[in-house]
Amino acid sequence: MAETAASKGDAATPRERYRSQVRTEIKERAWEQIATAGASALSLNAIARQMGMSGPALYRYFAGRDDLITELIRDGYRSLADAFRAAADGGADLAGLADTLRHWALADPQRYFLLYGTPVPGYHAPPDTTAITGEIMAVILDACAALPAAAPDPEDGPGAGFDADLATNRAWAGDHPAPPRALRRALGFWTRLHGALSLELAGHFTGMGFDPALLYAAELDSLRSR
Amino acid sequence: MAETAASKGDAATPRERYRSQVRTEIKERAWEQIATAGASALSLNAIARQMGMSGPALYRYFAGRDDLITELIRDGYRSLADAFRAAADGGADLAGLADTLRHWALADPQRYFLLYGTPVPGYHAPPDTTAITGEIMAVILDACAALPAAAPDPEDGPGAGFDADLATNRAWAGDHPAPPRALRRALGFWTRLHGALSLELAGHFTGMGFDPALLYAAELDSLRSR
DNA sequence: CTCGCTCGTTAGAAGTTATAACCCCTCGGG
DNA sequence: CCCGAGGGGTTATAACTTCTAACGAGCGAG
Repeated sequence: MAETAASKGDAATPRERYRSQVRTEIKERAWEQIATAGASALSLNAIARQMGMSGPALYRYFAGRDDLITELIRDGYRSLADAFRAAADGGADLAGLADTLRHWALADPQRYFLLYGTPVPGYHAPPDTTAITGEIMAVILDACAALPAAAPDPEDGPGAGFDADLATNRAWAGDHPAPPRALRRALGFWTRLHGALSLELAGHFTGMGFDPALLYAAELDSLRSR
Repeated sequence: MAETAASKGDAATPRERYRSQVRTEIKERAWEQIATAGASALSLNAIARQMGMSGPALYRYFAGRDDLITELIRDGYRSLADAFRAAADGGADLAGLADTLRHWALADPQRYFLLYGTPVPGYHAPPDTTAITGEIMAVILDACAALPAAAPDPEDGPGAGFDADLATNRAWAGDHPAPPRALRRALGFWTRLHGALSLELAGHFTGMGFDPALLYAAELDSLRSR
């Protein structure tokens, strides 16, 4: 029964080649639909119609709507991880990573929200996506460790307490040798930029007048000192 | 034809009393459904079934699904604004506001995401919700203005550039007399806490080990200095 | 007391996801 | 070269959804 194979990259048999080709076309249509109408409006029927085939044919390629979305989420993380890695390989520092993140998000806001937006209560990410997020976090941690050390903050402030927590709970950083302070900066990179970016993408700043890019830059700069 | 009235609070005629009573019960069921299955799974039919009446009867009370959701969003903002105002009236400072925000969000994560989560591409908030968000922002601005002034940051840094932008584009703050630095802190309060909170609520921290409350506290503390 | 309006009903159209059954044709092993 | 197994696509169907239309019954205002 031929190896289950499946790596879409190289296809041994012509059947598998055709199969993976159709799969990627389905996903392309899905991305178009998500970009214009959001993930909640993604319709398998509409995709099939666009591809000139009718309804249930798609179930040969994806187990269902959820399965397709899961695949799209995986591809989304993969895309972001690749962008980060390419930037890092190009010599980007933390500011460069912030830039690539913003451009990556602005290029397709709904893709960003598919990864970091409202969660579906029932949904649980498949274990292999956490591997990709770990890859992303590793790049951020590298950039944070390369930054000059920040001024120490008060001995008994909330920052110190959080550092102590991070000193013991650092499994999420893999075996990265960054000090707790760098771990905290990496988390700050994530949460602060996500805060500014997601509110901008969601349109909560429209009509307020100020430049979201400046706010983003200021938030990024805030990581330098703390 | 009796005044259009409608203020659900006091009902003149028994008909209007009954009507607003049914409306609020519909919204209660809707909130339950949203809390358990998310806003995208909200079903008018299911609500009608739960209330013992069949399908299209709900269209007497709401123009459609979107209209109901819009109403829920309005109520959500109203709820948050009331919580903030109550905290401020109780003498809460910026840290107190952060606490009420976190508890309000943790009490019903899907309600938080309904307001600040993934936006629906077509949807535009009705103008009266911006009035409520302005009310919320006013409370935050008051707390920010009451805080001791932070240390000045570098003359030509991103912070200074953003302050200059805020000095001219401050219409969103209404006629609040806060200096640009306080405006920036208010935006930081919003974006940084939203960043930490939304990622926590979305479950992106689960399995990472550290305590999200400590991260939240550290982010709040970061506003003191910058 | 009566007429009108509101409320709730059922029926139906146009969507959706998803399963089942069927058919054709390609592809690969003999 | 041939032929059968299975992959790919089809239609039919079920069970949903939102939402419109037409109809009946009862409450309440005048």
